[in-house]
Amino acid sequence: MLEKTYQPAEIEARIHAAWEAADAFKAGRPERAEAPAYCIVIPPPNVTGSLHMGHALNNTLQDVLCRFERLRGKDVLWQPGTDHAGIATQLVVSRQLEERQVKWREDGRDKFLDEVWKWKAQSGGTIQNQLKRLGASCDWSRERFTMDEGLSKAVLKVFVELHKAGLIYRDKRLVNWDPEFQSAVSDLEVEPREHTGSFKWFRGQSDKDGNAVLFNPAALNKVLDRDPSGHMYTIRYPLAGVPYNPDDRATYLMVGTTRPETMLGDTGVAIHPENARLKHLIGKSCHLPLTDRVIPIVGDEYADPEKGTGAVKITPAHDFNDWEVGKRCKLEVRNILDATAHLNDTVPETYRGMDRFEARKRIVEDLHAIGMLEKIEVTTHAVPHAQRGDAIVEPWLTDQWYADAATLAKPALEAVRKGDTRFVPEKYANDYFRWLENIQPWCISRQLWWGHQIPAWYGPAMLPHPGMDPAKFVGRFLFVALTQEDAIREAEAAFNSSTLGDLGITVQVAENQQDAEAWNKQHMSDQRAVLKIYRDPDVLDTWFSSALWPFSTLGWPEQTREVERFYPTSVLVTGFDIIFFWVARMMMSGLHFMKEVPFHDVYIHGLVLDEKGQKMSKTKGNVMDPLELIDVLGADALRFTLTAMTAQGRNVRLSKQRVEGYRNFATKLWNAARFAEMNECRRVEGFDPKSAKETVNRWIAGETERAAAAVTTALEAYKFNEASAAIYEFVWGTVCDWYLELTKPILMGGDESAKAETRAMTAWVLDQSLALLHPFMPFITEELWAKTGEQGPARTSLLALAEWPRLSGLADAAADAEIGWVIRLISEVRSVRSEMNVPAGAKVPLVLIEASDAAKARGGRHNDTIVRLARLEGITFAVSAPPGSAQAVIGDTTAALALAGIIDMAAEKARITKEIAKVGAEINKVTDRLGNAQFMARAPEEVVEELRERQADWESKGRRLEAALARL
RNA sequence: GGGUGGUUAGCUCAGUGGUAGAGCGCCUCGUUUACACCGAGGAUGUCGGGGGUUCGAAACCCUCACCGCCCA
Repeated sequence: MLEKTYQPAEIEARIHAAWEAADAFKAGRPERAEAPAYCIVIPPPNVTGSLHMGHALNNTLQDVLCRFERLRGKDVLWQPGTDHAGIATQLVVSRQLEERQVKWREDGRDKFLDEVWKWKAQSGGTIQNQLKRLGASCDWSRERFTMDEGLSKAVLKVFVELHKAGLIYRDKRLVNWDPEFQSAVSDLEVEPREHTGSFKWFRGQSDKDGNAVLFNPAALNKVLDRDPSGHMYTIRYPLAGVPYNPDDRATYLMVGTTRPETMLGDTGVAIHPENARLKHLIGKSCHLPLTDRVIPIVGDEYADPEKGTGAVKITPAHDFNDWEVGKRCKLEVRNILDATAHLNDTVPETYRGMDRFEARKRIVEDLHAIGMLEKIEVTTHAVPHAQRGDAIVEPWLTDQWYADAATLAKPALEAVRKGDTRFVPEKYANDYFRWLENIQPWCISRQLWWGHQIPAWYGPAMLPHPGMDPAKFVGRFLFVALTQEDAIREAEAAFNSSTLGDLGITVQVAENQQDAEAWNKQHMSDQRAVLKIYRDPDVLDTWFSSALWPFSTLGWPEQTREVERFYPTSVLVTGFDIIFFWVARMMMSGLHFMKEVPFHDVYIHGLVLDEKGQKMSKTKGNVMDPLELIDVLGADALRFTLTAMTAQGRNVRLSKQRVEGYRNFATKLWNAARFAEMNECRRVEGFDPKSAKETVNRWIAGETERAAAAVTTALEAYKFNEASAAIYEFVWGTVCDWYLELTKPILMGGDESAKAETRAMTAWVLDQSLALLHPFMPFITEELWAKTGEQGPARTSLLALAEWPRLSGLADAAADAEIGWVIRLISEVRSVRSEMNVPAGAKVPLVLIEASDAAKARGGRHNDTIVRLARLEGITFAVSAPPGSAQAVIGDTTAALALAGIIDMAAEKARITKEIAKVGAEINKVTDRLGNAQFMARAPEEVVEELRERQADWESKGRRLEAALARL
């Protein structure tokens, strides 16, 4: 006997163990060898992460699809795994070490990496277990990690081959530099955030009494200590060759900046060529204050005459726009910062070694001291912050590795244009196009320690390597190879093939650049020299390895059975924030190396927000923990909530109340099964729903077919909300509310064959419901599948591996009409009783007035059911209503509740009058349209026909109501 | 500034040209032999404003307002 309520906590772990024991989620099950393949690769979560609501949504949707397709008989591979998440993981571990006062940078790379692996061993695996609690039906035996040996091999191969093809190269460009990490970060990992300052001052400022307001550097410093950004500083640059006169506007230029310290890297001032006021200065030059430098004034359209002073200081090494201006105007590039954003040796001695924000304060103070500070205004401007770690990012000039994204993007664009890969919802394709069409070279190197180290070795600076583009890399030999041994071989071949003939050079590998250079300097001219090369210390962007995920996890570069069978994958399920980071890059690498798209569909879902529509964040404290909800309400309830709320292109606003509602749904199903159990509704071997004789059974068979079709169609179209609504409405609204109630008289009656048929049908309907609901609520359905399998024919498999309902030919129009009539009759009677305040317990005689033979037959056939559900004393037939009756109209039947003395006749009159008015309004609406010549001429025939039927129905109802009123 | 999504019941949201819907909440009634995590019944809408297309618009077009997101 089932318990009275469903207790998810007691069941979930046991069910999960049963799935694992049966290898239910394993791809390549022998009995499905001939079945079509279906594959999803999981968006790999951070190996040391833990499950948040976004993961819960993302993985629930994937699981719904995988379970659906598994039930449909496909050979499903849901490929799980985790990502090493370079920046995030290194940040966590380095912060842990810093808390313990460990100077990890000094202790060196190997020791640090030991710590990271330790952390991975300790906290890795957490999220996998959490995904299992959610019910994720991944093939856990195939779990992969981006730093696994196999996946690392794939990364190296891809790097070496792309380099060989000229699609990876080294270049010197501006990057977003995180001075805390001391690494380049991607544009996509930079978050512009608005800052607004609070300090104001201008030259010649006076207070309300007319006294001069002195510039107060201490006050400014205090403001800047809180936030170094948020001010616009206007600075005077005196013109060269003209004696500076502070009172003569013609002897200096004014420029504005929010980062005054960058002036030390200025190499020009730009003015718009059509700036009437200032264009005469183009070609002249000016003094750069605080330095002894004179910098040119150039003409460039970047300087908007309408904005600020019309003149713009240009710092090519520290601003992306200025970099472009510098290139156009051939300005010098002066890098003034070191890797930690301290000023370097290119600046005047006073400022050397100063932190950028200290320098900002000092420079403002010094500019004021020499009379070159014009004003300080409060402004709001976007400051680039690192998404991970929050440091303010600096545009910085460095040598990095780049992938030629523009070239790789071409096939990726074409594939989506052709429809080889399809975005769902389609609108996301536009974002994809826009981004790929304007794509910049992809900076793939990171100055981190945790990640795939770049397989490039540098030799001494001697001769340019043949075949190497000198513009791309000057000064050192470069060897890109799969292994160190290959690199050594290549280096020896290169050194010994110089124009000097075979020099007998032997090559070894040094620990680092310093060692190699020191050694080579000393031994360069040795006879039969031993020279040293060293490996590039940088690692690859994490997304470089993620880009290979759809084939590296399947075993590539080996030509495995899985690559053969499961590539291209069926669908990728992810959030829109990841289209550029990941989807686009998988498309590029997939097409380049596999010559086929990595997936046919890309389903993009929304974010999970809190009930107020706010993003969940730890700082806001509005985070809902999926595991807590699972503990209290069950994984099934959480999953159903997430799918029910996933409408295409919309975010999910999650509230606990909603989850509770679906927990209730689980209990409802549980109790339906309990009811079936109590009534001995056992499954019958070979039961064919088509064979049912009882009208109510023929009706529910048709309803089941409709529900199965609705769920199937919705899931095929990724309409998760529609699919879950269809099964919810079927289980609760159709089966529980009506079918189980309508059949109670049969189950309790004496007609043994009807009883047997109804029992078998109930068990069958329940079985179909379990299968249809399984993708959404795997635990409770699997549990009930087992419980209901204890009797009747033995189950041949777990529900997870059972068959999806494929129903046809079960619809029966006559049964639908008859049961529809019964349901409407019961509903009408209940409604009238309630409105007329008939006591709920009172059994009332029902009289059907002037009933047709068909209605009489129906009333007779379903007498027990109607009596029971409408709480009647009995059903009789008459030509006219007994006096003092309340009446209702159901189609062509008028039902009278003979309640003389119980009901208030005035109230009944009022009720029917109101009803007549309502019907009258409907009749008018329909009649007006039918009377409209334009409508009649132009509307399609079926619409007109339908309207005519509606008109007839309403008119008939109106006449019956009028008659009922007349009888009162 | 450019792009893009939204505005429908008290709340959260479905609804792609033909009778305005769901869940929750609310009100009334009810422990009738699965379920009070329940059952029965009920109330609630100028579908953001304006204009247009159409026989017909919540839906299509234009425009305005407000809110959100992405990009610069």
